[in-house]
Amino acid sequence: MTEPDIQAPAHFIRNRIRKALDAGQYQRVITRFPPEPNGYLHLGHAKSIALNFSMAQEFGGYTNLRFDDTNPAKEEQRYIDAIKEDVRWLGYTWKHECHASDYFEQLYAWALHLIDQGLAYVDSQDAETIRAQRGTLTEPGVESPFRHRPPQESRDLFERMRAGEFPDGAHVLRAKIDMNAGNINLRDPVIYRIRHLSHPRTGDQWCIYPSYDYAHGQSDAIEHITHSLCTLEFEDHRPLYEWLLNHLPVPSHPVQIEFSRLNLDYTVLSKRRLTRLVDEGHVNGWDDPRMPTLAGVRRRGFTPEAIRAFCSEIGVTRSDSVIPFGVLENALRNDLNTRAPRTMAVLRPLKLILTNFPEGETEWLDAAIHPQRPELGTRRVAMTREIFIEADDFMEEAPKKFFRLKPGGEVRLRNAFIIQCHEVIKDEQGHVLALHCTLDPDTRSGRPGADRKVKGTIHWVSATHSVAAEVRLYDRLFQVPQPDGDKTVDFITHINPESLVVVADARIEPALAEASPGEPFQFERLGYFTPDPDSTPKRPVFNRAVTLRDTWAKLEKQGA
RNA sequence: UGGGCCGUCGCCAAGUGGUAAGGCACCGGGUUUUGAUCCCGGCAUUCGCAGGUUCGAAUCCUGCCGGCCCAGCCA
Repeated sequence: MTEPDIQAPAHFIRNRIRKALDAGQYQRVITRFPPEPNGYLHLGHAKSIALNFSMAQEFGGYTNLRFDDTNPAKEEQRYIDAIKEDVRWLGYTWKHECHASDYFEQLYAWALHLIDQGLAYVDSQDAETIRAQRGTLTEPGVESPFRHRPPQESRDLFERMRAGEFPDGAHVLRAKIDMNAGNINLRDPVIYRIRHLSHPRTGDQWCIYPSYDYAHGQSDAIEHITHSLCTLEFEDHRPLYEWLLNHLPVPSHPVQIEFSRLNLDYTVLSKRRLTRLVDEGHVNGWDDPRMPTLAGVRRRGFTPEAIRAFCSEIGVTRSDSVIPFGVLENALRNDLNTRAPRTMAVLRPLKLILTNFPEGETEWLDAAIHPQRPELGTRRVAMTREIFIEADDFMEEAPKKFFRLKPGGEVRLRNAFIIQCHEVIKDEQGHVLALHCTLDPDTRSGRPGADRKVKGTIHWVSATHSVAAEVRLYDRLFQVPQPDGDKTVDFITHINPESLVVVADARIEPALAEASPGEPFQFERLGYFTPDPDSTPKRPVFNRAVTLRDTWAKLEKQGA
């Protein structure tokens, strides 16, 4: 994609860049999207991706995809692969694929530089001691006894750390800044630690690894990133980011700008929690359609266009916010309404026999693929004596505002005839088994009599010319707006037990069986659906991405 | 009681001294063979609160109040 999706709304980062650009501070914008490959990308990342790529596109630059792979304890190649797939799917093309690990040699050389300048030292205390010396939020830290170790000694130790002479935790390299700083990140932060671990990319080449704080800014500088956009929690790290750039002979000096992260209600957007959902089996993997991961929403039937529009709609600010999940759903409806082919599917079939329709015959009707876009053409729909309608569309004792089928009542069959219900067939328990109706042949779609008005229109499929399908209905994964709002309650307890409802015996138009995963369809009056990867022509499986807006359901709810 | 940040309509969010954009939600009405879509209309005398500066403030100053982040050899 090359053009911004919608006219770009103003936000502080765009304004700030434009101002600096106008002032001639730089000519183009180079950004980076820097995920750690320790999990799958989620909607929060989408916000960051959209921001980073759109700023670069808008201001004549480009964006690098950079893996922040400084902690081999957590990172895996499969995540790297998944992340690339997700960014591509979202519709963005990065200029260079980079890895912090590509810079390990340079970062190491710069660490030596800091040591030689007396700006870093090897601390030989254990983690607990260092933690205790860091002080608290209100008390300053105390200096390590190794803080004034001669640079030569630190250099020697650091070189031997790299050479693998020490076990994990024996020593760390610390920046020498200020143990009294109010900002705890400046109290001699650890910038290298020993980890005898194999790295997904560098293998066993290294046994010391730089910290995020040490690697990130320098990586930005190496890539000549102009704007390092990140979320608010890194704000306190900016002084450290600056300190390192100012004390190292880096080739450029990027600026870090923070924005607030995305929060959605009824879900969680933190890799830690998403990882738990997967690891503990509360969902069926990272791409479970209930997950707010890009892989999950993709499988569910969300489109990249809708997600990009959503990211644009919610804006970019520094204030904490929680976006209703419905805003995302709405972005999907807006996108799919304009282009999803229409089709009829019955989720909970109720047999309906048209007593005045000849047995064994089929009448072919034309139905619009998209009522608002006639240029998309029509499809053929089979009408037979026995059809299925949605069980919800019939009520034996209906309230006056119920516009669908009731005994003696009339309703229009979508794309077909007006029918009237004459008899309700029940079993001994009183369950409705079938309906006997007659159709009014003059009201066939396209005929003059078709303009006769009835209050309701319902969808249907032929009993013989439809195929069985499994349909998976998804609802919010959590029952409360802020599952992680109360720190004393495990968010897992808020999982919605009905977040997935499987309908095993739905009926769909036959052509649907051939559709591919990701192809969007509107099941008229029901919502937007797409085939799941589990789907086969013999056993079609559809996921419901989102329902249609349902004013009737809302009225019912209000009445109840 | 340390450091950093945020507070404009129910939810987002423009606005940076000149008299409150827009979206979502919501409420009315119209069109409709999807109770969908679409269309029309309504929806902050007020910008966390209190003072102050000014002809004039959401925008500047002061003081409060409320919320978020930080004490990983995670990112």
